[in-house]
Amino acid sequence: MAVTIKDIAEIAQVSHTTVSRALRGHSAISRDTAVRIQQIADELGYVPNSAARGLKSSSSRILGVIVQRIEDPSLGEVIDGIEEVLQAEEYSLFLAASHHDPEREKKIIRNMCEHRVDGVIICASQIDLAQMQQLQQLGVPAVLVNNQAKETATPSVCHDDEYGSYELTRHLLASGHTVIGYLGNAMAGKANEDRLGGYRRALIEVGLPFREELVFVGPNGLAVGGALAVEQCLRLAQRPSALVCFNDMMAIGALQVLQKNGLHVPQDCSIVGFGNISFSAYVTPPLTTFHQPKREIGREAALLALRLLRAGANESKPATKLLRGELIVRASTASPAG
Amino acid sequence: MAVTIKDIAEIAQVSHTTVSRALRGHSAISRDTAVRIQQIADELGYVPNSAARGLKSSSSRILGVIVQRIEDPSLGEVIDGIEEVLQAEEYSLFLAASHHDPEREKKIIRNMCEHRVDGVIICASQIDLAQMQQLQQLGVPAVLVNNQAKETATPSVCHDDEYGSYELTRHLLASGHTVIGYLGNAMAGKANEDRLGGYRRALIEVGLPFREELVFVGPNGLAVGGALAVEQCLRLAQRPSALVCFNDMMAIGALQVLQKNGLHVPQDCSIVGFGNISFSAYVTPPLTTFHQPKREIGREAALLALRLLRAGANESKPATKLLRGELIVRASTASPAG
DNA sequence: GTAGTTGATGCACACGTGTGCAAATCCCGG
DNA sequence: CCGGGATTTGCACACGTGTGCATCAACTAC
Repeated sequence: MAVTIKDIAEIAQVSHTTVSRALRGHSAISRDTAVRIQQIADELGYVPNSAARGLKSSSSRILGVIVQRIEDPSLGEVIDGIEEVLQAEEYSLFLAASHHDPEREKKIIRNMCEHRVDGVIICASQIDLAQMQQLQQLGVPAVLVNNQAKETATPSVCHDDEYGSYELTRHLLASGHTVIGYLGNAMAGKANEDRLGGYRRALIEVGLPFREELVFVGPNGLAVGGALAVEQCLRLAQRPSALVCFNDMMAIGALQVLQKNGLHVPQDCSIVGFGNISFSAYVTPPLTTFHQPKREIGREAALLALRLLRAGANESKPATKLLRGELIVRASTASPAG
Repeated sequence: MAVTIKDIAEIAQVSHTTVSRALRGHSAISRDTAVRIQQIADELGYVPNSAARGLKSSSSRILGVIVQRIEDPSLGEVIDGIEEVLQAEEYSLFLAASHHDPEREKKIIRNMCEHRVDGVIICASQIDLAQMQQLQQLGVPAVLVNNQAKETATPSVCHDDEYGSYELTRHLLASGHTVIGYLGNAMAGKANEDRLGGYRRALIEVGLPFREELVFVGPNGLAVGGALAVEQCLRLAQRPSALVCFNDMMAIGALQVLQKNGLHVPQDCSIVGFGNISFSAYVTPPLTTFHQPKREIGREAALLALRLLRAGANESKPATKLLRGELIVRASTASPAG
């Protein structure tokens, strides 16, 4: 059994109340007793029980984080950013993965409610307004990160994917490309739409047509998804001279297939990714991509969540926070050969 | 305020005791009342408070996981494996990153003790026997994963790095290489020694000398570490025809430097990594490496931790569990040119 | 000396849930 | 009608911590 304040009280010949106050630095305790009690606590190796404390204060100092896959290369840094803020603020982090299973997600949320987390951060899920209201009804402040539902539920932290994709496409256009394809991700929701939208806007802005037949959709956002999508593209008679990919992993998969088919990147086909995951710099050729400030997104989400739970329900809830990254030009893009 | 069993009791016109028993499926409660109470609980949206429950049962159903960096590409899968087991067993996961800071690690452990985690899994840290005893004194069952201290503290789950490195080196020897270098990681402890040891054993086994001047040490296990280590190697008059790298990231960094210097891999220099992180298959050329069963390591660690905390202190504690991966031959290795 | 003030401490209860034991109710056989 | 067992329920306390209020001693001012 662990040491409790009662054990300390008995040794110090005071009531457990005095011990509680002494250890929490209550002003009404004399300096002498406070020091004496602290000393005894240290000697016994006293560790306060947050379960009991949380029971009284009805605050657990725990934040829940829900992701789809923990090993997602674009998520590690986000979680790290969250964790950084929480550790500084003496909060703890509950982590769970839903693996794209809504049933599992419900179980996770339920479990987090049982542990009375003070707030929840949900990453890259498809939370709609109804679910958000449900969460608020449970009394759990929730922050969405890069939420994938069509309607933007708040509060949330998002990366401006539309702008990023627009910039990437403009970069290709500036290099002289006129036939540019898009490799989409069927599993993503809003992110895919936004990135497709930015691509489209850039095209139309310079007077080029948006052609449906140049949009290829992969089954997921992994390398294999990019490979499958680019294979459709290769069957085309008139191939695009550049490809905008949903993310870096798809770009890497596409890159591999292109090279297997004897095409040179960027000479025969330029290619851009999205996200600037650490590996995008290490493929051959290194990938031109759009840097998503992942750690900062995590930090912002954590700060927003903390602000939210501290404000309670009185303050006006902040809306969506939109962060912008920047274009990273590497060697996977060049002017078209012709 | 959340719904409690007392609220339910009032509505159902019974004592809170009956509600508690009914919801937990106690046999002494009549089927009628049980159903009725369950119904009321559902209607009110009752969610049990695990803090209160844990206070009585003195078990939190939480496991703590401590890592160095969350975004470590070789760690994501391990954590995923842990989380998979915990979710199935209805346990929750506390995650914290120590960032190679012993002070921070202590704070984390302290925090986890405050939350009365039922056990701790510590990944890739340098926990020695003394620290392990300290943990046991705190009453927290701890499992070490790929622990980096010289003395192997138990219980732990480890990958057989010595064997892996031995196999990789044998693969190079079998291809005809006779001058093979090793790129080490100064930040790693036991892992670096084991991998160096396996490399050395393979050399000596076939009668080749172990030459200190062919061991190059990078400052960390990242791509930049591999780059810096291989630069030392390039200054050599007689360069090795193959390189065994501490891990995949270092191999990728080394690969890049070699190619920048006009050397072709594998024609001019074969290179092998370690770990089989997902990206090792996507660099050019794809990396020959040793597959570490990361998800399984995570699962084993979680299962071991659960077994441990269920056994209490009565059962004999299991010792180190050693897992072996397998050699993955890709295109970064070939016979030497000469 | 007395009333008022300040400082230090303890009592009793609260948080939400679980449990040993007693009590109440019911059923059944004699 | 009574006794005894089985079934169902409630009382009271426990877990470890925090807090309003009362208590008590010491000190100050008149």
